[in-house]
Amino acid sequence: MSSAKLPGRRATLKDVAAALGVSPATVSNAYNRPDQLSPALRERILIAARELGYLGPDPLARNLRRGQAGAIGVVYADRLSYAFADPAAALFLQGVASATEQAGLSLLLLPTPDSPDTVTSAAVDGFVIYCLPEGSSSLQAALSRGVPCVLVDQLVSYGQPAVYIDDEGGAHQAAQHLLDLGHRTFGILSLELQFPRRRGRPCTDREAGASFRPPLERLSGYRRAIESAGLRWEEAVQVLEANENSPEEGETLARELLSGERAPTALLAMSDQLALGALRAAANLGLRVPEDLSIVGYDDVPSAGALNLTTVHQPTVRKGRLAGELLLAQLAGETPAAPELLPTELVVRGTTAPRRTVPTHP
Amino acid sequence: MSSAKLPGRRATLKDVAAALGVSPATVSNAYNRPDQLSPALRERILIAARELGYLGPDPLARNLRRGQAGAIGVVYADRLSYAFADPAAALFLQGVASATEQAGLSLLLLPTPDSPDTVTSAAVDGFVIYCLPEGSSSLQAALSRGVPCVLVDQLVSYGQPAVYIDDEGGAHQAAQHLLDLGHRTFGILSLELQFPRRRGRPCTDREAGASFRPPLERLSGYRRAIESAGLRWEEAVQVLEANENSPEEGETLARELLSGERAPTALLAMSDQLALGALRAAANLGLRVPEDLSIVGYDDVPSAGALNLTTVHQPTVRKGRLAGELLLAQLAGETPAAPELLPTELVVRGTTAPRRTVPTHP
DNA sequence: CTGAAAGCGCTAACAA
DNA sequence: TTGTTAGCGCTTTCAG
Repeated sequence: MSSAKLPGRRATLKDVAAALGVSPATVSNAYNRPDQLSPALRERILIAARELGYLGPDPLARNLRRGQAGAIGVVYADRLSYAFADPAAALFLQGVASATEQAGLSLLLLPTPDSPDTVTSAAVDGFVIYCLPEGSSSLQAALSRGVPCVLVDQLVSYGQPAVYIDDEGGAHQAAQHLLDLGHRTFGILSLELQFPRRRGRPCTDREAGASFRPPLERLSGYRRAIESAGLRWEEAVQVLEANENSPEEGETLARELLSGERAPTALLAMSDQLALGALRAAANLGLRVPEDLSIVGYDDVPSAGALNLTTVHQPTVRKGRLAGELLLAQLAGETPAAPELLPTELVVRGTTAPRRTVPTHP
Repeated sequence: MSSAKLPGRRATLKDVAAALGVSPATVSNAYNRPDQLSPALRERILIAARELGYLGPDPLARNLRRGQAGAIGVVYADRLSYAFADPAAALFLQGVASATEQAGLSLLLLPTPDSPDTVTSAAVDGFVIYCLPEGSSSLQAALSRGVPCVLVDQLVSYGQPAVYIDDEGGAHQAAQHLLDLGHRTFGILSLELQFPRRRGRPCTDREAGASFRPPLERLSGYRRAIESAGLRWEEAVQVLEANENSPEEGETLARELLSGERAPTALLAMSDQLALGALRAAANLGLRVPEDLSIVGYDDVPSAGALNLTTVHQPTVRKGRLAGELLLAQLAGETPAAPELLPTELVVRGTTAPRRTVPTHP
């Protein structure tokens, strides 16, 4: 009747065994392999356990013994709380989760990208590495762990399985669309190219020393389209680099571009979040979209549809699922296939229109 | 020079110690407490480790030894991949993450609510339990783990710290708003009341045996407002229960309500996701919102603003953060305060308007 | 069907 | 500054 929790420490499997005069192995079996012992004995064991306050096998000890953690780690370029605020990151995680949950694995989301220690000591069977700054210590730490890794949207693959998006192609489509509509001056709202972050006009070396693949590829897609149209990049384009992927930041940057002397007639944003901010900036400046200003986003997150934003679709959920599947394949001992390049596609909605011909003289 | 990875098994700390003729503790210190040994020796150890292919202390063994996992677990009412698709869940997780990341803890997201085994063997120092069906085995498993738990939006608190939302009050405000606008017939798009799920009109016993707190509270808030206005619930209201919280489901249910004989003039949706579907159904049926039909959502997720949806705001991020903080407090040995009830507030936007007076005879 | 033995790899007292 | 000791709590052959 009385739960005999004699000592201060918590009861262990051994205590239960001792109390019943059976071996620890038998108690273990009662929990892990019910078929390995008689129902009667099992019942007795479970009852004794309850009375002793034994709560079942300790997961930490079990993990050590079994040599596996039952979880896969996800390392992301930003603070974890930010990952949930970024719709594109949420879609990606949704994809990863859809793969891992089928295998019964949990997802261990690491709190921040700038604590290699957390990476070093995370109890995981593998890592999905998403957009880490090239050369960062967390990236290094994950790769050195000796567990399978999958790299997503990274510049370098370090011989690991990797998933890529055709960002260059998507950006090219976006810029080409605007060129086809007659636009000749562009503002680019760029995601952070380099780590550590800095807001402002990126100088050339900042591009050369870029830490992130997506903005680099997108920039070069934009450039290819614009230069192929016979325009000179420096004259036709103004680039501003965000120090955060948020609507607020997009609004700030767009306002700066749009209220300057050489205000562009079209904006290329490297994310829908930035584009959303640009939309607000335009509204605040009294510019009508798309009549006065065309805007193209990137990612095609769910709210882009609601906002009727012309944008570049990337298969973000699929990207995540693929990453998860590649990791599972490695865990299963399969040799993974070559890196995958997923397609992008321009989705024309309501924020782009032909450039209005402005009378040169009033 | 040659990396001497002699045996098949991976090198351990002990191997490094043996190779150098030092004690395991010293090697351990080289990694965990650099100040406890001379830089020179530490350097030698690190070099030897590299040569032996030793990758640093095994997290699993370290966890066991230290008796802590460095992660907090989150159990959610649905498949994990769904949590990322539900904007409200993402906001909640954002809040939890913002609390735990400051403590340097990772978030272990469990793959599905219907696998108590995963809960039982998750390597975590505590659980945030979010909207689990009352009486579910996962809930039971988490509470039996003997680690701190925080319950969020649960019917029963089991003596644990808990966080609640004033759902009854929020729902009351929503219904009152519609009543004030002259509406007298209502359709309610309900979240699942009971587990297992079932779509359709909930009978009374389904409400009595409800597994989830939010829909129950919201229903009773709606009811209080409507009956206080002197209307008879059964006559004024049609309730349809969703079997999933998605726009698609909302669209299906709304269509059913709106194309029936006694089509209501106003819809109360228990989530913005369902309301979004209702908006689509209205559009498909040629109903103008808000002229022909008023719609109120619930949650106030980011896209509600973009869609100009009248809805009930709940402080979802704060709810998550609070849950995280309560868990951290327990982990720190503090005795947590009484359960918290967070406020809700109606946000009137563009999807509600006075009931149009319809000519009774043509 | 049950038990004995042998660690999994590490860390934290404490001792030297 | 470094080493010794003693497990953390469990699982898994393998014998009986």
